[in-house]
Amino acid sequence: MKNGKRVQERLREHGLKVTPQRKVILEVISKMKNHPTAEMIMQEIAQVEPDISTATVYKTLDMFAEKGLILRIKTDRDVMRYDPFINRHHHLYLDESDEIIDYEDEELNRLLEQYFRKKNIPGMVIEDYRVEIKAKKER
Amino acid sequence: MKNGKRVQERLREHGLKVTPQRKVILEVISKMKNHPTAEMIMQEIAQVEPDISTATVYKTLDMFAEKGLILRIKTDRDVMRYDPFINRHHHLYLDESDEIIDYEDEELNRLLEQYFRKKNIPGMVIEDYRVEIKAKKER
DNA sequence: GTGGCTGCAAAGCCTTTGCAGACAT
DNA sequence: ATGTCTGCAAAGGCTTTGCAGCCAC
Repeated sequence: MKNGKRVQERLREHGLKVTPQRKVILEVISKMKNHPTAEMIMQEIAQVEPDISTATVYKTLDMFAEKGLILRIKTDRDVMRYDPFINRHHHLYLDESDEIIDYEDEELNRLLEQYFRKKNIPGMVIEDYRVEIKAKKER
Repeated sequence: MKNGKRVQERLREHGLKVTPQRKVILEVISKMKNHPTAEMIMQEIAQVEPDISTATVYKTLDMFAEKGLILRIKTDRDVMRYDPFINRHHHLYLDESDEIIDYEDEELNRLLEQYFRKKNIPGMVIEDYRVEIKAKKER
């Protein structure tokens, strides 16, 4: 029950009521890679607990994103995607395959952190930033 | 007819047939700021040439984006947005107001250019990159 | 001439909504 | 006890599609 517990705590820490549905949803997406769509998430859920409704999944994902448990990912074509990995990281968008790959690099993070610390954008408070990298596979 | 001519050339340069609809659409979006939605674009178009159909606008915007005349902008909530400004620049996303503001800074561009020139991502060819900055207005 | 473009209307699809009943705290 | 969450089904809204006729080249 290690996971179950962790999930429960994470919900509570983020000020969310703990319900069976939320536990399942958070547990499932936490294991998913590749920035799943709502549909992919629902498929996974169906294998654990088939009776969670579409509406609930959508509402819950929204709620999670709002509370910072997951990230909504920007796409320019696709349906919505979600990202259970909330550390600072960047995204490689592969147009050919619709993949979105996490890109982590300490050097890049440092570079940007330094840049944004000393740079001020007048009238703005910067809350977060992320590099979106358009790339294709080498062949 | 200065604009008309420029628009025509831009279409041709990008390998597109020149049609009256495309001329109007490109001319209109080239003047728009604030990363308009398809709807906003259609409203503007309606004032110049009311008989262009929705389908044509969507198809044309897609085509333009594919050929690199404009950018499709990633959003995580919103409808699709388009950006007629295709130089290297970054985006400030203001969640509170749904605004997306262009952010240009030579220093940031240099920093990233340097970084990506020396950094290799195995198996990947980097085609483009852009920083998405989440911010809010200072008050 | 002909391949590509346009317009119309309809379809498609993902996501949201409204509401009544159930549940967590 | 009560404010919140869930599930259902239906609606909503943006975008795409199919197709016939038209146009740019």
